[in-house]
Amino acid sequence: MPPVKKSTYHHGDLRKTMIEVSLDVIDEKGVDALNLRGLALLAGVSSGAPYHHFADRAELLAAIAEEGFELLESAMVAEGERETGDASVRLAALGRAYVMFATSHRGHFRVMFRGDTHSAKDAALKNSSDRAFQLLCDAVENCQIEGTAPPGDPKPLVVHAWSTVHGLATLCVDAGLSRIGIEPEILASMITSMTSQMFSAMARPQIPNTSGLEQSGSACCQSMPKRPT
Amino acid sequence: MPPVKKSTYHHGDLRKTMIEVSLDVIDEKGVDALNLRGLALLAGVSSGAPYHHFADRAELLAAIAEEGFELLESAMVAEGERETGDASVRLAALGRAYVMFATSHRGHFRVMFRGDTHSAKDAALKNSSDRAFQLLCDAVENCQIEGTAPPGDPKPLVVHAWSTVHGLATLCVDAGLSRIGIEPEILASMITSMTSQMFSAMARPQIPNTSGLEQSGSACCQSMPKRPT
DNA sequence: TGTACATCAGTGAACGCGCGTTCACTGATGTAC
DNA sequence: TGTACATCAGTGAACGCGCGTTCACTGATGTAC
Repeated sequence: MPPVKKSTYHHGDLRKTMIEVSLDVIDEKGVDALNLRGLALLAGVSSGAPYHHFADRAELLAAIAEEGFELLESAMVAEGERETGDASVRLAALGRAYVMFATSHRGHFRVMFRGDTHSAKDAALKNSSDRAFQLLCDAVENCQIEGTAPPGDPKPLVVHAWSTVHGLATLCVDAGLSRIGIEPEILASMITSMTSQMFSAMARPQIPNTSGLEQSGSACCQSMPKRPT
Repeated sequence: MPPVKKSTYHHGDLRKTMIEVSLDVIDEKGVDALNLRGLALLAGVSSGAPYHHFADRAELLAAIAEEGFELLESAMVAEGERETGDASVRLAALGRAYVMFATSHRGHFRVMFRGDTHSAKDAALKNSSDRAFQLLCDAVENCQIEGTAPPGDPKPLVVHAWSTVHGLATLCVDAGLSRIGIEPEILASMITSMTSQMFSAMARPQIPNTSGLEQSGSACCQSMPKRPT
């Protein structure tokens, strides 16, 4: 085996490198600045090379999003498993993982929640996002079973939980927080305490009594994707 | 005065029309689909005409964002003034206005919170967004004065409030909610109840005791823009 | 162990479209006199 | 009230770059024999 040679004809793992380089560019200049020619140049290959790995630009974006959802799922699973207590504590851990993921994977997060990333055709991307989302649904329903979340249609609760962490994550990623002088150093402790507070507030039983949604009577998370058994 | 003539040489108010047409395109195809040539065609003028009103594409986007922040401010002021009770009730009204604005002005909202819209040069845009943001800061501080929000650094409270409504607004606008079967018809009542619950939960005095932020001791909203007096 | 061959993953030149932007020119409108 | 002129806001042709994408070709690698 020869020593690591920088300039071999074959790249090694161009697919992986393209994604890495893309994330760098997104971090620095945003998703709009992504272009395959420029990325190929950064990856050290010619402009045609990426087409052996991605059919087109959209497929690269979809691959980044898919990887992101898989990383998010892993992070949520790992953080949830660290909490062995109440289901509500576990739910807060998922929320914490969500926000922490967004801040530590800004490039992924931006692509994942970009409207035009998700084409109806891409089943793999849909599956990966469904799995991550299902973790949240399950955690909310477990809170209901455990009695730490109000019974009934879990949809409003899921929306509440998701929008809470998604808003914080979005503001963190888009630097919306810098304008009010939030230092990155204090962000971590802030995320932890805020997600816990938000979710514990959500779990208070008085919520459904004022939600105005009981009368909808729809089935429990009927449209939620289910994990394969 | 001749009857309204469809094809006069002078358009009338091309600037306004360009913005309107842009919002239609954003609604249908997203911000990425905006291009000045196509917009000019839709507005019924030649491709060079818009340049008498906007120096370039970025200036058009900035104009849309600025108009959006002005509309948002108006909506928040109007909704806040309808509530004459507690400061905390007024804060919830602002949150409701924020989410309702996002759902009824999707195009504006998308441009307003797009990372690349805000260039440091555009003072008018910065002013309009600062004013809207200041409404939220003032409302939070009024809750503190009134005693319905915990004392101390208001920053975490402002972040909490903002991220809550921003997350819900983002999910509404990006159709993230459709995947869990939230019907548009029930969204309105949901927004009202959720923002109220979220903000009343936020205002509970136990929050700062667990926020892990007291020790930061930073000045109250020191970086927040102040309204001109 | 060497040779032939298939296959994979590169190169780099080229094509061509879309679109931002410019520019000389022109029709409409307002105003001074 | 008409005329001259300035100015504003259009036209539409053209320029040119950026970039997605293609394609014939080629170097590297793996495998059968």
